[in-house]
Amino acid sequence: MNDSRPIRAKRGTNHEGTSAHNRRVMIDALRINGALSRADLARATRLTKQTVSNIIEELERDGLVSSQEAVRKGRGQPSTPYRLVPEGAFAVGLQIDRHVTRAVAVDLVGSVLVRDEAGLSPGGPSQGAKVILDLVASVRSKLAGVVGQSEKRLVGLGVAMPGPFGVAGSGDDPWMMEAWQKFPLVETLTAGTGLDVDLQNDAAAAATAERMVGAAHGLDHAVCLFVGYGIGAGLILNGELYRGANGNAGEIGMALLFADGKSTPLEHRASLASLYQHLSADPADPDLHARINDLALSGDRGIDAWVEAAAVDLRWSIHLIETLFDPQTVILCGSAPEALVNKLIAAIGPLLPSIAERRGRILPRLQPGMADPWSVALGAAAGPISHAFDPRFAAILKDSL
Amino acid sequence: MNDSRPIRAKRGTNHEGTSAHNRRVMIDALRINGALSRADLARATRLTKQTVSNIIEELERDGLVSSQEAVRKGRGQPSTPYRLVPEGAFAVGLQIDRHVTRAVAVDLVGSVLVRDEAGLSPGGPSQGAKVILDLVASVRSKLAGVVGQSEKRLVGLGVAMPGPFGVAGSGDDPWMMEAWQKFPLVETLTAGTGLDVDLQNDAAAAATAERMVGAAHGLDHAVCLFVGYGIGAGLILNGELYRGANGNAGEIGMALLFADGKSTPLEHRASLASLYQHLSADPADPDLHARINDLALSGDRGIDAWVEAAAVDLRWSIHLIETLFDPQTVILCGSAPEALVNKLIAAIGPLLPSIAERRGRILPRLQPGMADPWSVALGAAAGPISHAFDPRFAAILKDSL
DNA sequence: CTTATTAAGTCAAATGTCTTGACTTAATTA
DNA sequence: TAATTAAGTCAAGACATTTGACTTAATAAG
Repeated sequence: MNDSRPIRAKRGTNHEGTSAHNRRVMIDALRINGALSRADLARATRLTKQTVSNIIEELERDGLVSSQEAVRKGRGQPSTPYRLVPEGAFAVGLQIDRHVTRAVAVDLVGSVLVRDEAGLSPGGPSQGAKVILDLVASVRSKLAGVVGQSEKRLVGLGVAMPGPFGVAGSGDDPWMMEAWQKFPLVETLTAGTGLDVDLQNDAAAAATAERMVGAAHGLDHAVCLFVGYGIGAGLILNGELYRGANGNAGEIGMALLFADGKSTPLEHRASLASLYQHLSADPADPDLHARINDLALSGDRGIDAWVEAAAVDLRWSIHLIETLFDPQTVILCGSAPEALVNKLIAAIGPLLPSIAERRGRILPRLQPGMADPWSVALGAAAGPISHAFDPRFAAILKDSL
Repeated sequence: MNDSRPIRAKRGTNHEGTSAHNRRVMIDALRINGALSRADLARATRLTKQTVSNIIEELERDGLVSSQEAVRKGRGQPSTPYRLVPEGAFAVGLQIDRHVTRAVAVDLVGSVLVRDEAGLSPGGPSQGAKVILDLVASVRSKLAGVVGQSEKRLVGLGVAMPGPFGVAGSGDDPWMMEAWQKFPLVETLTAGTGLDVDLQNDAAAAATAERMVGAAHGLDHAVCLFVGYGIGAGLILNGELYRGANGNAGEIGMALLFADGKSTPLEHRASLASLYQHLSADPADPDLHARINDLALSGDRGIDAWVEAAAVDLRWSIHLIETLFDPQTVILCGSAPEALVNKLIAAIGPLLPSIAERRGRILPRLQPGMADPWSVALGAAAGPISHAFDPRFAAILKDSL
């Protein structure tokens, strides 16, 4: 009956795929350009005026776009610009970190409407899952308080946590949150919330956030170097987040550096974890963030020494990212205190020579991105929004989620 | 009239895009699985039997697929498998190297039908262009001799040459083929041949070849580490060659390594160029390839020393590729003599620990790929074939070339 | 002030591609 | 010999985009 080997093939598409894509293209165009008339959209997407009119009408019925006042610009009938309706969709984002978990609710344009956090006691995932589910429930009810009907327009739950995922662990590496790696988190959250759950590592989440509302807005090729408790790269390639074969692409923190005859992962040299170790600080201390900001501002010797050393590794990381990914720009972001990020950026320059030194370059090679403890949770929430509304190859194909 | 800033948007799609994609999906499925019945194709692509029938009929009319003898496999009407017709399409591939240029003609399934080469005297691009155009013309006429009607089915001219492209040059770096970088090669070849011209760097071409007929066949996430006169990585991400924002993604040869207090590009340490320098050999010597193969086989001390040193850098390169791209597998390929490649692979193992060490891994982390002086030209030719027949996001969209 | 021109947007019919459901064909199994 | 299973076809239907003519509403020109 069944032939020996399974048949491997890509999926076909049909009318639904076509119109789904065209709807996404409209939303994307409005997101990038702000507000556009039907005629503008038709020209930009190469679709006909009539098609655009049909789709816009449908999007308006669905509450995703709305018209603005007509504008007169020269001869001809005035055009009616359309814009995205922020309340058209919502998503909840969740950052699971070592000691805390943060949740936000965002709208279609990426504005944060609700934020809340909870401590993660060392009870491990099974206890932690309860805390997390309560936190999500709390954010959902607060969101409902801010905007009615939000539940109907909730497109999913995005989760960000440190990677890598599914790797044969070294057994006792405290940097890897081993217990969480083995826990069936996505299944638990799906069952516990009834929402579609989208998991990414925190660097990817940071990149997703930068693409929706930050420095990567409208860019199709950008890499976010994320410096948090760990370090990683979030990859925007061809206009989509690139995850790799197993969701671990960009885990640059695992890259081994050779110096002084031994090899060390980048993560042990240039990350907040390494800074905490350098300062003998307790990562669980809730005031640590503020204190490090103050220390950075006051020119603390310990901080400066770490910054100098980390800058060398970051400079090289950026060089490597430019060399391998050839992005339009590299964005330095993180959950580090702002003053520290500023010091880092100052210390990183000048950049190493690379293929990024092109004639006619427009964007800077390195740009600062968000450095806010909440940016990862925001990026987590941006995941489901992007999944639901951004133009993606997979979204055209049949049977794609 | 014109609004201030141009509107940026992705393109929409329509019926033509749909059917173009579905045709490509069929061809792709046949390429990967060998031969499939209409019912198999319908199941694999999630399209209906009827749609598949219509498309197969059309592909058969176009001479791209043909039916095989019906096979009985259990109850029910016997199925009629369809396969790709090799003579359904052809492409010419061109490798432009420092001292020679090679051209091949391949068919739809990637078989090389004609090969020819010519020396590139140091006269520079303007003289070289004439040699190249003559070579292409020669290959085309030989192809016409082998198969009639080939010109009608010629989908394009693929060109591979060392990158990077468009980078603000260091002025006098002999490794960069500076003069060729400035020459309007694509325009000249388009005008001189009347064909669509597709340019990629040689590592990308090697990856394209591996994907069509080599170790990356059917894989959606694979990286080819190409060791030739230079060194580079060809990236297959999400089933397509990834080129980066400027066509320079994967140029790992430009990566700077720090050791002994100074920085050196990887290309100066692990490439045939570095080997030639190590051996004080003349790269222009036509017998060099064979001689190095012999030296490698005979256990030459100089070769072995270079292999040991290069293996360290290659081991690290593979580690870095695994860490940043998270591919299903890494393929080591090149235009190096086979005996040398074998030595290198032996010397590279064991690999460094990385996120590629997963539970339930199926493919090996490192696989040997093609190591044939003609593989780059083959990959160059595979470019237009892939462009014309592989499922690609861009091919669905309107006005896409 | 009137008319021509330009551009946005709508209407209704046509087109193209996939889908649906019934049907035919041809094998194996009971 | 009849029932079952599966491949493949036929004809009608569904759906989204396209086409071309038309309406609306502004500015520019005479």
